[in-house]
Amino acid sequence: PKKTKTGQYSTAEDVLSRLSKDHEIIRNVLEYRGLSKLKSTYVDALPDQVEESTGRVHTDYMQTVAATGRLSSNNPNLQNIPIRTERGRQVRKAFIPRDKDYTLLAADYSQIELRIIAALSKETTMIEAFKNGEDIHASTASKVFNVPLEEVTREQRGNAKTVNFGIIYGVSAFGLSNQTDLSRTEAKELIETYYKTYPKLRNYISEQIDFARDHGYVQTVLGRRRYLKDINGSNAIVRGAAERNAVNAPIQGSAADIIKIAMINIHKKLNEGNYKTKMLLQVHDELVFDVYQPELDKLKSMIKSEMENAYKLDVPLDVELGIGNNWLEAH
DNA sequence: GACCACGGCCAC
DNA sequence: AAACGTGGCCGTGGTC
Repeated sequence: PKKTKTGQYSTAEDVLSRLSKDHEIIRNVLEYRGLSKLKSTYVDALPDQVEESTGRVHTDYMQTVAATGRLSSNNPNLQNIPIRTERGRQVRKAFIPRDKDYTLLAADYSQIELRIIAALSKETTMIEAFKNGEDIHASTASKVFNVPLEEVTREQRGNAKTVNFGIIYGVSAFGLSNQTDLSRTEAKELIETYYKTYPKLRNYISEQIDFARDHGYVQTVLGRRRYLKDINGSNAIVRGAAERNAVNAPIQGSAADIIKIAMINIHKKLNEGNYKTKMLLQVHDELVFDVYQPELDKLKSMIKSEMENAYKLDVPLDVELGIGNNWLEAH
């Protein structure tokens, strides 16, 4: 059985999930874990952190913690509010506008990291898919599984999605097979086919690693550096991790650069226009606003435009807007 | 009571 | 042999 780094038997979710079909108690344990996570981290903790003077929770954003240039959020962390499970979504519903004259607006970059890797690698097949407004995961599935777009199955799209994300993180055949229903061999073949579909992606990844070996760092579109002291190390495991950092950091960090530019420009416009609307939250590829209703129409287009045009790439950036009486509805 | 390591798990 | 990036918070078990 799988062990943790200290030699204990792992009871991590992915391990227990594989056992859950055999034993009812495993399902019960997972159910209990899910509920107690939500209760302890959110339902019990957040009300305790409401600021007396404002009646709201106020996070602190840290600018110099994440190695890639992302913000981080603490006390409380408002960048990890649940959304994936139905019960988790009930927590997100608790985030509401200031009063009835206001509404929440959530503005999300669509697939920003994949767009960045497409642009930086100059992978024309992927760039074209984005230019044509295609569903990138379905489009990828159609190409790697060699079927017409309209015949892509759910499973094929899901596997293509996993690879698209995995590429950004430096996934291996082992990791991909663990995360999908694919065997090791199938996973290896899928990754090979993926790189045949998007050949310049493989070149780009090699070039990033070579650059890091030569210079000791990699950088984002704005020149933010991440130094990688282990990139030429003798320990293959540590070196492998540094190589994945060399690929991931410019992607994740460039996305952080871009949304920060958008935030600065939007903040400036909200100030100069004397708007009542406030920018509340940043969640890596999303901005959340408490919008004064009479300002909504004007600000929707301003925010979308500022975000989509914050930084020019050879790939269009796309921002999706959502409006609601709570943060869940706004998504 | 403060701090720590660990295992686990929430988000993007 | 290891095996997918970036964070923060929780409870447990432990030390000081």
